[in-house]
Amino acid sequence: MESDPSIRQAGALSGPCSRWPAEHGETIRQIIERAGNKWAVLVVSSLQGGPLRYTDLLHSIPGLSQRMLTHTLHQLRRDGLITRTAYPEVPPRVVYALTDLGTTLLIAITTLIDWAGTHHDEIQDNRTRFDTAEAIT
Amino acid sequence: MESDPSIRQAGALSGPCSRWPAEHGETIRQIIERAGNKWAVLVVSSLQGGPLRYTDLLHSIPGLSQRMLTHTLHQLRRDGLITRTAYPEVPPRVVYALTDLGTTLLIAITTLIDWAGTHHDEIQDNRTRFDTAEAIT
DNA sequence: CTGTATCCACGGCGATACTG
DNA sequence: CAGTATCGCCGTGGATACAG
Repeated sequence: MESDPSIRQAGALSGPCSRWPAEHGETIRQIIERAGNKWAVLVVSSLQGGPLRYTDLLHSIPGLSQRMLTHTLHQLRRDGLITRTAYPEVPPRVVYALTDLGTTLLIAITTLIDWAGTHHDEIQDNRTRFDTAEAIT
Repeated sequence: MESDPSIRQAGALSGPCSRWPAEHGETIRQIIERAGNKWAVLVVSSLQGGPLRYTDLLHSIPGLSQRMLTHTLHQLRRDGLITRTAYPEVPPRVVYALTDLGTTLLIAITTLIDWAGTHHDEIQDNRTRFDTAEAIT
């Protein structure tokens, strides 16, 4: 089993950052991190087109391991972003789908993806220039 | 469409996810991860109010170590999200500020933060319920 | 098919000490 | 003040094997 990242170093971030809504700083940070999690984002966006089965998800996301899929699904389910429906059949069939909440998150994430797409070239260019300038130094 | 070539590469994640604009998958993933990086988000949002010096940043973000601040500033600067201005004085004075690009990212990120703020309670509730149900099982 | 458990390598990150 | 360098812990996540 893997320890939940929410149990990280209690001492450090006890005080919420003053820039965000302070009351919920802790949870909000966790949510932001979830949204920044590669696998979580990929799973959610894979479910955009409709419900999918475990194996379908596994194969629709290149590089995703069973371990991480299971872990990610667990997290997302815990947050109420997706639902799990198991049919008592043989062989077993389990279907995952976005909840309404999950859908709204997807929309928010899409904003970011759009931003990334829009500024992709600019950033790529910045990096190249930065690295070049650094190499001279 | 069945894609089942030998997917055994580790870490690399060579194949972009089909759900996003494929051409830029690599970079976009990195950008998303940057946006999900705790320190990067905090630094950027700390600069929202205007330029700040190294030490100011260090003190305005609880839990942030010198190492991580330096590292994060380096990253953000490389992407062209912030600028660094050093004044040749004694003692040295260095000021960091958001670029226009950085400002647009902040706006995109703010969307996410707002989402997090809006659904904070709902998620908290979901988690509690999920953990409770699990404990019974 | 749908997971769960174990092993382990790699990297993130905090702590600390030192330089210009 | 504004970094850089080094060390060490431990979380992350891939590979693999096993179970329901």
